[in-house]
Amino acid sequence: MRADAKRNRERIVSCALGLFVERGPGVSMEEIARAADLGVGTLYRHFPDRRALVEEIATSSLRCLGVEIRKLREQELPRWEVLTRVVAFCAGQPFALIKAVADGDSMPQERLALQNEVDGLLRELMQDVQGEGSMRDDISPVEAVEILSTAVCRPGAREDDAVTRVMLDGLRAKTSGR
Amino acid sequence: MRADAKRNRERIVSCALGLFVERGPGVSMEEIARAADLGVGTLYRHFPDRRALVEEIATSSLRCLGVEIRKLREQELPRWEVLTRVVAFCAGQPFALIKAVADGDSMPQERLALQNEVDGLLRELMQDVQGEGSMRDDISPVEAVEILSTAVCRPGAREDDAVTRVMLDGLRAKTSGR
Amino acid sequence: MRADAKRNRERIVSCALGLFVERGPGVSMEEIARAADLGVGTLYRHFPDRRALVEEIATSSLRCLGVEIRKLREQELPRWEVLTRVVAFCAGQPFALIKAVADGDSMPQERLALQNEVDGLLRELMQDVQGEGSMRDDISPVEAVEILSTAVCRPGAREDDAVTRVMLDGLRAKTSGR
Amino acid sequence: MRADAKRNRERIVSCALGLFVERGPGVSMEEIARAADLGVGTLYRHFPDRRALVEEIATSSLRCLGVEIRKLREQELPRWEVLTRVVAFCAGQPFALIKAVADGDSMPQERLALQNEVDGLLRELMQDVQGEGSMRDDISPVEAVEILSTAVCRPGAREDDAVTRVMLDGLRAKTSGR
DNA sequence: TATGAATGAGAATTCATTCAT
DNA sequence: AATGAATGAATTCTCATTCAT
Repeated sequence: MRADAKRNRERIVSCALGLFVERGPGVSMEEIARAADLGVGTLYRHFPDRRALVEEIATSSLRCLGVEIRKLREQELPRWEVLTRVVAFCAGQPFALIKAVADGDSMPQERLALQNEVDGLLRELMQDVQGEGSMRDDISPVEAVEILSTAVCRPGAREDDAVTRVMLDGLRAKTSGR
Repeated sequence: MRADAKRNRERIVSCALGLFVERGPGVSMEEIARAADLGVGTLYRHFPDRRALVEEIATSSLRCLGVEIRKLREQELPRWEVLTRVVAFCAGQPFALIKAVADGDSMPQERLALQNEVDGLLRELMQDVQGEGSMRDDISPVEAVEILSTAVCRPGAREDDAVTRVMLDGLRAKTSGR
Repeated sequence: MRADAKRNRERIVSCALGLFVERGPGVSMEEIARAADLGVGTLYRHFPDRRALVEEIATSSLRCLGVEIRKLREQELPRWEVLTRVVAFCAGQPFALIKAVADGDSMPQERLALQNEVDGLLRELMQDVQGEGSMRDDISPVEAVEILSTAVCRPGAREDDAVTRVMLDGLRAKTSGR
Repeated sequence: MRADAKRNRERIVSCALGLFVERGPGVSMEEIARAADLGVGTLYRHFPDRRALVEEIATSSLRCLGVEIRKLREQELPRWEVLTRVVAFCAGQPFALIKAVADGDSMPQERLALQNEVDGLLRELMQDVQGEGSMRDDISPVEAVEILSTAVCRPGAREDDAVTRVMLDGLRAKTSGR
């Protein structure tokens, strides 16, 4: 029964995310439940209210991103390459949507913590990239994070689209060539 | 009373825009009316429904942008400079919000036309910039438009913030130096 | 200026009646004003509220009917013939609509008086018809009035349509032949 | 809970019909819900909008009438007697109201079909009655239907009131006596 | 525990009526 | 006196959330 419940919970989260991506943040709880092939009641058993569901989606995305960054930075690669792969990972995630859905709510504790953690990881990475000399240094790590999140938080962002490429090029140290 | 009515209409539009900027697209008609210090009825006299109000905001923004682009391109300036100023103008406008608010509605005729017109103006400008040799040429004008709209359609976009600067740098022809 | 005002008032009444006939009792005051080519304000100058306008329409119709009945009964005709002509007159008036529009409001003094007066006239006529022997006498004058008003208060009532004819036949004294 | 829901649905329909009969077609959804001792939401769960509720009332009435006609015509009775009983049945139903409430809406498919079916049944019955020689034959079956529906679609119609009796008498073949 | 029916506060919209010009 | 802009109460409808089964 525990397994069942867990599977239900996961189905809810993934269906909700899917619907949000497809149809925007206005999807109703009823629709989410239907998509997960469950009654609303079950949905509410797993998530006390809409905000909790949205929160789960947002935090689990952040968690994944954190894991990914940690994994990539362990590898023996130029830091610029690591950065590139982080960007590629992000471009494949619907962060734009997640942001839109979760916005307006003043961030709750857990998400704030995660957010800070991921921001920290990214800032460190940026510092390392600058340390390596492959990123221009008239941009602070914090700004660099903002830039990349702009590139990556667009509806149909892809790692190899013009926007992402130009952003990365703009960040690249002049001496590195293009 | 014609003057009064016009003033009211303008107050509605600017209050609505303000509220949308401050609190997102979910603001209720009642709140907009209250902010404009008018009854809901008056709001509905000026705009038959919510969509019409949103439409007015979106199209009038597009119209202003069109006017601005035309004005700037008449001037005797390097095209890159013109581009820079267009970006500066856009960064001061809440296009992000306008996009968010007006999205989802299948664009009505007038807005579509305006959109196309402005897109055309921007594409032409991009071509001229490339013709002048100041923008890299492995990016199509259409992509360049997308890039700049990404830079500029962010909540607190400013012409001189890091995101905008990096985007422009990324677009700049290698030979132009940074 | 008196002439003008009178003309306006009449135009309002006739336009209102026209719209009610065409589109039912739900027509708005604004529409009525527009149809009469006047502002709502003017409409309200003539009629303090919607009910007053409706009342005017209803009472003026009743008044006309009263006049018509009095006129017809003066003539040297068999009473059955008079009855027939009254029915013909009514069938040409939108009494069905007038009833529908004015319903729900507990009848105000003036209309009540008129209603009673017309009812009285009709009852007298019925008695005369029965006195003449041309109408069956197992029906009371009051019932006869109800019957004829049923025949005549239908959306597209005409004096020579099947419903009206059958009603009259049903009222006719057996001995009169059909 | 299926049973409960069904009971609620029925309560809604009957309360709505009751209110429409009592107070006319203007009754609000809120009032209907209150009368059924339910929240508006429940009302809307059962009927997606006002029109759907009205439609249910209208079609279910038509359906009952259809069933009744079929039942009566199976019986070994003079056709005139069948007609009389159909009229009696109708006089007990608030068809006048149903008509008023459902009018204006361009009839949807289902109701149109039912309407045609019932009209067909009535026309056949009229033909049979004429075949039997008990109804005058200078009136077409279609007209006869209109006549009876006039008799029966009045606010307080009763099978034995003067209007109904006179209508039937008017329809009766001369030779049948009264 | 899962279900989906019920709830009701809140959003959009309409329209009779008032009022400034 | 005429106009039509402004008002806001009332109405329809939606959807997050609760609760009986």
